[in-house]
Amino acid sequence: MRLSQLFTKTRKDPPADEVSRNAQLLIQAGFVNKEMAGVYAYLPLGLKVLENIKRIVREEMNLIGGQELSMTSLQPKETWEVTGRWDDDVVDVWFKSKLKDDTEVGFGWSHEEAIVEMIKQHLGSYKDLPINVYQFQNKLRNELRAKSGIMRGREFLMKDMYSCSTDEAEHNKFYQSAIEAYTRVYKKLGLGDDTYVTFASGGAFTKFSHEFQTVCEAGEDIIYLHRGKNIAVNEEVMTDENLANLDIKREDLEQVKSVEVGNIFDFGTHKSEQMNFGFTNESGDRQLVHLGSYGIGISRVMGVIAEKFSDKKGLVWPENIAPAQIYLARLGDDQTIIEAADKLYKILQQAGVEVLYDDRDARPGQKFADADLIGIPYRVVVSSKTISGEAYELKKRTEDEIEFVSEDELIKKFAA
RNA sequence: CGGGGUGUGGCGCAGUUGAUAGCGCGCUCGGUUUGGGACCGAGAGGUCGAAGGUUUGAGUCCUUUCACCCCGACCA
Repeated sequence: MRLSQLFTKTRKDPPADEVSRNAQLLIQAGFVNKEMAGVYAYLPLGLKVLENIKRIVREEMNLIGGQELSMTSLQPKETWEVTGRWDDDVVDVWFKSKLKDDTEVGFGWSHEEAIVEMIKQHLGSYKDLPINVYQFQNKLRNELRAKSGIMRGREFLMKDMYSCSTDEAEHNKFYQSAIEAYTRVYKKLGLGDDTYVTFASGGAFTKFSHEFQTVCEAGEDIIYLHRGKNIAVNEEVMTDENLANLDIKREDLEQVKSVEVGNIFDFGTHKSEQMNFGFTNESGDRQLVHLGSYGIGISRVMGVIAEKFSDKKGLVWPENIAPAQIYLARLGDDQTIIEAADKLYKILQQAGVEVLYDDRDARPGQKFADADLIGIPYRVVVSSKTISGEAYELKKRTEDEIEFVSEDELIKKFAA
């Protein structure tokens, strides 16, 4: 991408109406645009990051047998009345509207009921199970108060997966594989060291659910870490009884603020019973489906990463999800420099390297400042110096030292 | 939803006891520049969130309303 053609611009100052670091930086660098409180549009750079996060999640979900699909935002009232969750007193985040003929519809804040209704149409026999499906979907939630930039909005992108198993044993096996897949996801996202499998409230169905909590000062949750066991306990279930069951001593725990970046649930057969979601088993009898639910807040993860990986100069994207690998800065506008930079840009592109090419007629200081603000992992400079020295300048976003590398070395380092 | 705060060119802000709406950044044009957000000159751009009211006269006073931010509550 040539920066001269990118329609978004960076700003010198963060917006005055944002306090959260993630929103300030993402708006300042041109990744997102605020449409209204808690509602953000993703611009070209931001969308790249979002897609990179999705790619990592998708790979892992496919690996454990997930099938991707896409449900709808518009949902019928009847589906939710079955479980009592159409009621605003039960679910207080509904956005609701009406069709022209006064039929009531809701906007999906979750897709649990909808998925069950859909799978019912395709499930008859135990031979059809297990079924594991997932999607990336915008969730719409009428939150009383939006806050923390893209970390808690009224419209946000979520990966939600649902597992349908014949029995508890089959469910547990998948549930365990999901925990492992999630662990790999957060590791690939660069959050591995700070993300803990956390015991949290299981609601009405099971003793615990498992949350994935990332240590982060901007978070809204309080968890207690057990670094030795690499697990954590959510404040909401910190009882002596629970600690005893988990074989954890209170004095070994460390209290931290964190953000819930994922949550997995065992529904048992509770919801299946409510919704009459069953199949015919080997004996020819009707049996209820054992359900599980597995979420990852994709856009929230992006906010957490912006929040955690940044410095005074701007964003610092992990290589796996950065909108580009190289920020190619052309210093000067002599014909020879332009030609050399254009050529390198083309060569890198052909080698499959994602490059953000700063071909603008701007001063060096501005280009360096933007490179830092946008947070591309590596910066390559083409200037009169590099031409006479016959080597390009390479600098890592996280380091101050500059190294000089040849074209071949660049390609070797960055080509996939 | 309770409490507090803020709305003035694209962005960040100033605007006194009510009297022709300003500054910085950004933008356009010309020139000089070019290794950490350049400089000089000339320009463009605003029904002051909205509606109503008081007044000879309202960005400024009054009423209503909307939006945004913060704290709290809420977050199966």
